[in-house]
Amino acid sequence: MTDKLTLDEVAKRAGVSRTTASRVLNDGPNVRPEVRERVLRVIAETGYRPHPVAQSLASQQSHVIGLVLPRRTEALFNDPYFPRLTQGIAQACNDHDYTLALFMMQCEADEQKFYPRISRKGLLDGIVIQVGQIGDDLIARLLESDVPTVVAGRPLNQPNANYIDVDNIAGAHTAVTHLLHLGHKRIGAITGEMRTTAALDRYAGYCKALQEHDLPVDETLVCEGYFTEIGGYEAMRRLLPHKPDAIFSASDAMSLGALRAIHEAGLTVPHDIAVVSFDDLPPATIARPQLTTIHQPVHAFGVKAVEMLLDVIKNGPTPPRRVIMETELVIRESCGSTQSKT
Amino acid sequence: MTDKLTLDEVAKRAGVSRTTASRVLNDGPNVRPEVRERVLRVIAETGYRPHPVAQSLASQQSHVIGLVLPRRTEALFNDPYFPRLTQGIAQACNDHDYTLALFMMQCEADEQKFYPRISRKGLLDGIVIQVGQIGDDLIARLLESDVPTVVAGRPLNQPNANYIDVDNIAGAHTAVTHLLHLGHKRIGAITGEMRTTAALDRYAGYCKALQEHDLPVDETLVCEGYFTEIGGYEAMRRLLPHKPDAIFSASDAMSLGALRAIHEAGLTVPHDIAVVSFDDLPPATIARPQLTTIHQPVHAFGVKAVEMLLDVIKNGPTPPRRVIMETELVIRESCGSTQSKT
DNA sequence: CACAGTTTTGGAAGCGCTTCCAATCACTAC
DNA sequence: GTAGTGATTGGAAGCGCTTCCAAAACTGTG
Repeated sequence: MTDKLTLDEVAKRAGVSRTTASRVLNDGPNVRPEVRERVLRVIAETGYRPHPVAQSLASQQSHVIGLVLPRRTEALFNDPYFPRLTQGIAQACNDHDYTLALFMMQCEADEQKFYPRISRKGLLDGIVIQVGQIGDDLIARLLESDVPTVVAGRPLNQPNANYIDVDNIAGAHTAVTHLLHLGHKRIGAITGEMRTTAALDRYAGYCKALQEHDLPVDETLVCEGYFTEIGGYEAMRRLLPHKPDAIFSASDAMSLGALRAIHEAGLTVPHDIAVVSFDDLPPATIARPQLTTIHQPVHAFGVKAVEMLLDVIKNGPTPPRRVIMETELVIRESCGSTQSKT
Repeated sequence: MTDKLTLDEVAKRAGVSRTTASRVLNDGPNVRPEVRERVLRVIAETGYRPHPVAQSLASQQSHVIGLVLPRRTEALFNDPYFPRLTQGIAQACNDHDYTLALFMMQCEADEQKFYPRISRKGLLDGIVIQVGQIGDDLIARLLESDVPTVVAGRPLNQPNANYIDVDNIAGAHTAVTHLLHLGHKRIGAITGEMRTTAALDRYAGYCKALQEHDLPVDETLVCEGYFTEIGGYEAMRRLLPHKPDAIFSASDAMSLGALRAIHEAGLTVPHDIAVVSFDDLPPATIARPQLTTIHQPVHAFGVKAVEMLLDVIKNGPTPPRRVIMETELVIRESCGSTQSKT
């Protein structure tokens, strides 16, 4: 017991070679049942546990994957989205016996510092990286390295990237179509930062729905927010003078702000202005009125991202994987309808 | 270039031994400047980066620390507190060139699975663990293992634990004293789960302030919530019939719910009921009226936790470290006073 | 009972690095 | 010119595991 407890020691006590002990440890074949039994007993008795780092070095895989959140995303950690996503990813890691390493870049310096560490094969078996703003080249650089990578969210101009995303266009389209079916004509949009593909895609879905109903996209009814409560509030204040009769807001957090601005203006939702949102995270049910919103399966999204990554790790990067997850309209109170019209 | 790029290879190209190359890599002493220069050039030219796992194995330290969030805490990931804390911890890790591994337990099974992995020296150089509910024995077990550990939050009955906490008692005391100075007599409390030391301590501060003003603690004015918006809402609904003229709510998220319940009852804040909160996270400024609240330095808390841990790693566990961080009353609108009375 | 074929086993070579220690070297002081 | 000093260097032994490969021990067959 006083000796360092290594596999050698276990093997010695069980009267076998280290090789055999290793086989038992890894459920390898070609070990006589009674021998396996004996080794197992020694392991149990001594409480031996293998040294994970030694295993990593010898087997050339660490069983660790990294979650990389580019800078600026971190500001969004206020949004319940990232915590939820992280939870899904963590869960999947547990379930598959992987350890999760978290890389939150807070500034450019972090990025410089991280890149060597994560792109070097060894520490990480693979990476899930959240898309950041358009123009970030971290993803591109990562894809050049030989570390298996899955992008969460649609990256721009990365034909070979493995990525997973929700169907933002379809989701926004459904949301706005719902408003149109309810008879709204002057539908405004609070878009979220246009430097993200999520905002762009949701905006595209908004435009598509309007066009299908032969309505023009009125630029004065479109306002960019910052995916936060304040962002939604400020955007809504700028939109109010243009008298929209409905609003499509690209995130629940922004919707909260929008509601606040609307109430401050003495108007009520959904009577004066209907609101349809995107996310279906806790703010949606906390808001008064509760938000009709596009549900996106954030937790499942995280789980799936990890599973994709493990697939890439196991079976190589070709062909590139694409997964688009469906969203769903959840009818609550902020549109005045309690029945889906689609 | 086609060869695997190891330190051996670098050494060979620079015409030195691997030992010397290693010295250069680690800024070791006793290398002639010109030799160092030469090795450095080869490293730059080849883009060599050391294999972190090999370094860990040889040096017996991984430069990885773990953040452990016990189960049930994960439910609180909706609260902005944990994301913020995580951010602080991540930041500090970056700054000190440590990698952060995240262990979020979602169920008991996770706990069983994690324990062997994290308590085994090797993967982790140390652990920051968030206190969970009273009765969780994970912390106790972890403290028995020889992995350096710092507890975030006050653990119960762990005399030797290194821990860091905010001064919850003093904070709550300040909050309630503020209400008392404003002339309130029937001050209610929404406490948060009493199975956490944070809730217990804040409640203790509440009681202490009342007692100092010779007021009894009226049990009908105290209600346990769940540290969420809904929790605060429900607690407030139960409190309203007892006609409090002020409320001390143990978290901003709960305060949001309390405000909602108060407004639904047709009362206004601060006119009919004053509210003082705890946390000073984003909900505090989003709320209408904005919350007068006890600011706790969450980010700095995370940073400090990591720094304590690094200290323990470096200098050993004795003597046990204790850090209590100060809180601060932030006066906003929900108490009717725009001036501090303390 | 010998032989080919299959399991089971252990020796030994790594994985890529750190670090102890002894050897070498360049000086200074005598 | 030589012993003594400290700075520099490299050989070699690990760190604790996996895995290749050859040897040993079985199995069944003719």
